Amino acid sequence: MALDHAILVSLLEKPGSGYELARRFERSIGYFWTATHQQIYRVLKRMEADGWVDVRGVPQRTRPDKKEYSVAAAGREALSRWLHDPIEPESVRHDLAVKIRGAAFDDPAALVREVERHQRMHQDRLAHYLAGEARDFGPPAGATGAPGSPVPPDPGRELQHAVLRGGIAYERMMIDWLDDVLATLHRLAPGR
Amino acid sequence: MALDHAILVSLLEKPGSGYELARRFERSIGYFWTATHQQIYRVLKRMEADGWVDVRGVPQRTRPDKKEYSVAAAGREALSRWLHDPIEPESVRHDLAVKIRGAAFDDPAALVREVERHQRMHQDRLAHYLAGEARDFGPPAGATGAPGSPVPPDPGRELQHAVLRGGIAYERMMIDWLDDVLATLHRLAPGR
DNA sequence: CGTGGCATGTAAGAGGTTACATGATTTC
DNA sequence: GAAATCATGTAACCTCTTACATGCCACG
Repeated sequence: MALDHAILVSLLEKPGSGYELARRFERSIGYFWTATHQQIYRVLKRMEADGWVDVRGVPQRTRPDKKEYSVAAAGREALSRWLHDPIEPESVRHDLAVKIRGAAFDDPAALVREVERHQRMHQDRLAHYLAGEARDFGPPAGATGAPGSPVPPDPGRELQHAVLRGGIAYERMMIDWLDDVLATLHRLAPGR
Repeated sequence: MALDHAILVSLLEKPGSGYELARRFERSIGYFWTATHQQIYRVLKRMEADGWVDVRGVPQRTRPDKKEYSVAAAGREALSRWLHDPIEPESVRHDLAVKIRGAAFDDPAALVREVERHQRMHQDRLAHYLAGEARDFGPPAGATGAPGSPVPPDPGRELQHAVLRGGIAYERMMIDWLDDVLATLHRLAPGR
């Protein structure tokens, strides 16, 4: 149900077309929410009908025309209401954990490859996040900036960084845990 | 799509009724997969029709009769096929992260209470997991067992423990990250 | 002249949530 | 006598995924 609100937040950060939103959901927003373009177009159409977003046709020379969406007053209010509503912590769905428990009834050694594959994907994502952090949130510490010129903090930027740090912490935790799982699997099937 | 397989794994660990499965999904299996009784009954019926599970009516004295499900050969094969199929890492859905980024366009201070509430829920879950670990997987280390009597490792038990350790690592990571988020929010709205 | 990116959609089907429904027994 | 637990289900609705569909432009 929060796809609506995720789109509103993204449009507040920067107005854009359905296509652009879909690309953002593959990147930064995808760290904590996924959506395909089909979902996004459907929700945009509904929110437009409800007056939550405004549309503006943008003709383009070399590329197909697009519709630029921005958040209307009603959308801002809807977002604000949702922000003040308590939400339940999200339900978890870890296919890999099902597989790990299932391995007891199959070949544990065969799972090693799959776990290693997942670990590699998490390592890739971690590298991607860290690169994004370095790019968007500047030099990590002890920077070469002139002392005595503190940059005024931008709340949006700070909060985006905090969310990204969550993604980084998640990937690190997963990599460590999968190390643990691999060690357990090797203990159970030492002949490898 | 993995609900089928999660149910098969659970039934392999121990046969039981739809009601019992629903309770397990509130507890141990719920660490990595959630399902309501409605979903479970629907899937059990379908798997029974497909010959993946066997049913046995169990009359009970003081309580309503129940149907005890167990995994049939075809179900075991289906599970094995799925275990050998590579799967994609699960897509993430973090409502709270949407809220955190949305707070830039609303009152960041108002989010503090919500984040604290979530942190408390994660602390409760962590305590619950740790209690379960102590109960089911024995004394943590340096136990009082007689030396020289190594217990033969039970693969199912070891793998269940590994999955539980993943849940514990996840909750610890979330608690730490929410500390980070709270510090960021306080930095942005110091008048609190 | 084919591949990939930009840009928007429809439709079918699977999966998940919420509400409704029943009925016995045990516990407070 | 009310509430909680055991036990099973139906129905409606919403959401999400997957496949299909179109068309232009840029690049090699």
